[in-house]
Amino acid sequence: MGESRRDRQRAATVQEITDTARRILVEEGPDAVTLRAIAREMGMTAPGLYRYFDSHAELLRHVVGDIFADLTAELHKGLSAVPEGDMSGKLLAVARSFRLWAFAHRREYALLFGSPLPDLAHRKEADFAEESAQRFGGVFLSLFLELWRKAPFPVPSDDEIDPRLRGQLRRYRDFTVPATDLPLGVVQIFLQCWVRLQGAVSLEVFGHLEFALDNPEPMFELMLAEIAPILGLKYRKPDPS
Amino acid sequence: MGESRRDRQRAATVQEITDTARRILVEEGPDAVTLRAIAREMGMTAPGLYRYFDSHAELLRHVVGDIFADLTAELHKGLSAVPEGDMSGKLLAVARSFRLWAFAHRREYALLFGSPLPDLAHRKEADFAEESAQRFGGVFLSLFLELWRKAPFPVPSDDEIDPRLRGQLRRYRDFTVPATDLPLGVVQIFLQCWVRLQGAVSLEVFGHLEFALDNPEPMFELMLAEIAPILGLKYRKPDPS
DNA sequence: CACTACAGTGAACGCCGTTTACTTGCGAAC
DNA sequence: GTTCGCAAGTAAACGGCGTTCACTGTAGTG
Repeated sequence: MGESRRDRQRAATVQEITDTARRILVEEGPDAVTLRAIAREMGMTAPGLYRYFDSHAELLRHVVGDIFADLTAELHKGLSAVPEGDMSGKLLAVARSFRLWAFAHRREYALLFGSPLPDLAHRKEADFAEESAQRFGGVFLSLFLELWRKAPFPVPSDDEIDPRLRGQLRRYRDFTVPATDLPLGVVQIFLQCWVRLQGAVSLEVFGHLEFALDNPEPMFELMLAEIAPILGLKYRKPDPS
Repeated sequence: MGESRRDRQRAATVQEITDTARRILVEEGPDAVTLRAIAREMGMTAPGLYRYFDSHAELLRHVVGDIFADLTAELHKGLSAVPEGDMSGKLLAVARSFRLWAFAHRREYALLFGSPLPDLAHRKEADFAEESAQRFGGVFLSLFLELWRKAPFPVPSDDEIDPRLRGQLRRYRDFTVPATDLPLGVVQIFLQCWVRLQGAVSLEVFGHLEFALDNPEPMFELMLAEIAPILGLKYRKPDPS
C-alpha cells in the first residue's frame, strides 16, 4: 500500500532523470536532450531509461509538466509580492512575471509553447503535462475572475457576441468554472487579453521581432498600457528592480 | 558568361531538391525531411546532395526562402482581388490571406515562424531566406505606408513615444524606408498591429488556443474589428467564399 | 534463507548527417 | 573529333541516435 522503499527510490530516479534532461535542455539546447546523453550524465546506459519511461517523447512530456509547474510557482511568487487589494498591481505583475520568466528560460519556454513537436500524439487521458498546463492557465483565469468579481469592467452582452463564438465560450466556461453565471463576455475578454499577452511574449522570445527591435520591452509595456483600461485598471510603470 | 547548359541543369536540380524537401515536409512532417529521404525520393544518394548544399541546415534555409516567396505571392494575389482605392478591403484581405495561408500550410508556417531551430547559426550576409523574409514583411509595411499616405490616421508624436523605443523605431524606419520623414508613431502602430496579427495567427496555428477554442476564426475577426478603427478603416465581415 | 521481480547492461538494428576516396561521363578546348 | 578536366554521383565508413532483446546481478520480499 504505502510507498515502499523501492517506490521511493524509483520516484527519486524519475526525478533525477527529468532534472538531468532539463539541465541538458537549458545548457545545450533541445537537440542535445537524447536518451543516451541523459543516461551518460547519470552514469548509466540508455536502455535503462526504458524502465522509467516508455519512450523519449514520453520523457519529454514529463519534463514539460515539470516546467509548467515551475512556471506556475514563479507566477504565484510574483503575485504574492503584491498587496492584497491591488488588482492593477497583480495583473501587471503576473503579465510581467510571465514575460520575464519566458525571457530567462527561452529553451524551456520553447518546449512549452513552441511549434508542437511531431510527437503531438499525446493522449489527453490524465496526461501530467496537460494537467500542469491547465493549472498554469488557471493562474491567469482565476486572477481574471477575481478582478471581475471585485470590480466588474464593461463586457459585451451575450447577444453582442459573435454567435459562432458563443458556444465555444460557453463550453470553455462550463469546463473551467462550472456552475457559474459568469457572463460569456468576461470569457471573451479574457481570451482576447490572453492572445495578446502570449502572442507578444512568443514573438519576442522566438526572435520574431528582431527584424525591427532589439529590445521589445517598451512594446510589451505599451500593450499592457492598452489592456489595463479595458479591464478598468490603472497602468503603472514597472518597478525599476 | 550567360548561363551554360551545365548551369541550367544545376539550377533545375537545386529546384528539384528544394521542391522534394518541401513535399516531404508537407506530407510527412519536419522530422521526415532528411537528406537520405530527399535523395531516395530523387533516385540518388545522400552524399550527392552535398554538391548542391553545404549541409542539411543550409538546404532547409533554402526551403524557407522558397516558402517565404510563395507566401508573399499569395498575399499579392489576395491583394490584387481588391479594388484599387479600397484600403479597408486591402488591409483586411492581406490579414485574412495571411491567416488562411498559415492555416492551409501549417507545417510550412511552423518552419518559417516556429521556435527557431538550433541551426540558428545562419549568417545574415546575403542569406536567401533572410531576403525573402524581408520581402514578405515589405508587403505589410508598404500597404501600411500607402494607407498612411492616402488617409493619415492619428499617431503619437515623437515625444509621446517611450524614449527607449524611439531609437529602435528610427533605426528600423531608416533601414526599411530610407530618406523619409515618416513619423515614428506610424512605425510604432505598424509594429503593434503586426504583433497582434502574427501573434494571433501563430497561437492558433500552433494549437495554443485549443485549450479553449476549436474554431478561433471569430476571435481573429474580433481582433481585426479592433484594429481597423485604429487605422481609420471600416471593419467589414469577410466574403463568405 | 531462498527466490523473484526489477534495475541495469551489452549487443544489435535501422535510421541519421557527414566525410572520404572513388568512378563516370558530359562539355569544352584544341 | 579526339582528348581531357571537372563536376556529378556513388559506396563505404564514422559516430550518434531511438529502440528492442536477451541477459545478469542484486535488493527486497515472503
